[in-house]
Amino acid sequence: MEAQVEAHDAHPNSLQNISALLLNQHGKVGSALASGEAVGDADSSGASSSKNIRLECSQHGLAPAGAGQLQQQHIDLEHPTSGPAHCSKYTSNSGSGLLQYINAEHFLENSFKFPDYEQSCTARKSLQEHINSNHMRRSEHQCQFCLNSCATDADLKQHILLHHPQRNAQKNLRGKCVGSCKEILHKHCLSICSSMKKFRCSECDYACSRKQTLKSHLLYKHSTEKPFQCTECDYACTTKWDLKRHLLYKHSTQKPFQCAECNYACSTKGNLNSHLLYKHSTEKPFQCTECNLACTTKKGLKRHLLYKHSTEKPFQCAECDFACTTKKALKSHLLYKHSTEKLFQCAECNFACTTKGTILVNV
DNA sequence: CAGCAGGGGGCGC
DNA sequence: CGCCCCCTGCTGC
Repeated sequence: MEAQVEAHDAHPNSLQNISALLLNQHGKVGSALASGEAVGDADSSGASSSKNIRLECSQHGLAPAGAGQLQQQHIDLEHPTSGPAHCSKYTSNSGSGLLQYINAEHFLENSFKFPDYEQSCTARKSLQEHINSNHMRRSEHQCQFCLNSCATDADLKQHILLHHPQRNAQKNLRGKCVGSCKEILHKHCLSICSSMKKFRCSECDYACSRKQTLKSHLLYKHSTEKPFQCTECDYACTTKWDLKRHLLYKHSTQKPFQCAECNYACSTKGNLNSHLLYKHSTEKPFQCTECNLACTTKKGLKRHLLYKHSTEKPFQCAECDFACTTKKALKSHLLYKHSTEKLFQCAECNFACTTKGTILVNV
């Protein structure tokens, strides 16, 4: 695997680098690849193809150095009784005829093998396809389902929509359709799930399989009514359950959900699950494609991408030229640079400042 | 009712 | 900026 990484880093889209490795590790086949020669290509034909082919004499191994092929001269010198172009089982009047015969009958199966990988191929074209799909760093707009590469993200989406309409969407554990592209997901749901979703919303294109779910959707999305009012605060919501949960979060002192690994306790199972994920999960399935960072949650990865790898700065300060990637950063900037309110007063003296941190530093 | 997704904030480095 | 937690909207069952 180390060899693969080296090749990627050197030149991600270059067969030459991979070939150079093959040269070192796989002898004759690799040398042919490294020199750009076509070794046993199925489409090799005629004198020109014969010239580019490196063949091996059944009795003397590789053809003489410099020739790169089983040359007529070698046959004439070493195997004078064999005829102009000879195989132990076949004699041809032309080099190309012999070549075609050897390609068809004797070329070693699976001669093209990628290092450290079980798959081997019978032709260089197949090996190249294998390398493209499995070992090359994918181009930014390369289709994940075939070898096609697109010029833009829009083209890639269009390609997937046209050629792989069902590939980029699937159901998660809760039966919900998920996919990285909303457009593709929508098409997937229209084509695959529409038959299951009998209840359609009259206000939007939402559809579901249960009447009760549609009722919930109408309440949440198309109603302004919030009949469930909290008696302790201003919170109001659309469902009884949400009010119950609110009371648990906001107004309950009971913490029946105790973490088995530490002292953490909380009022809801959801929070406990979240805690377990952040604090006690060792698995980090969400790997950043730009750096080595791996996250425990999809959310964590999303935030990391925003902080570290996003070049867009949609949050522009209205007071100065400052722009940033997150709303949080802008808020922090406004507080430090443009706020005149000094909410934090030192208990020991008259010093006042905009942030709690400043107080602590000065103390 | 459970769970997912996501916004927001505190805290420490 | 990463980690962690709180909280809520919304969906599926």
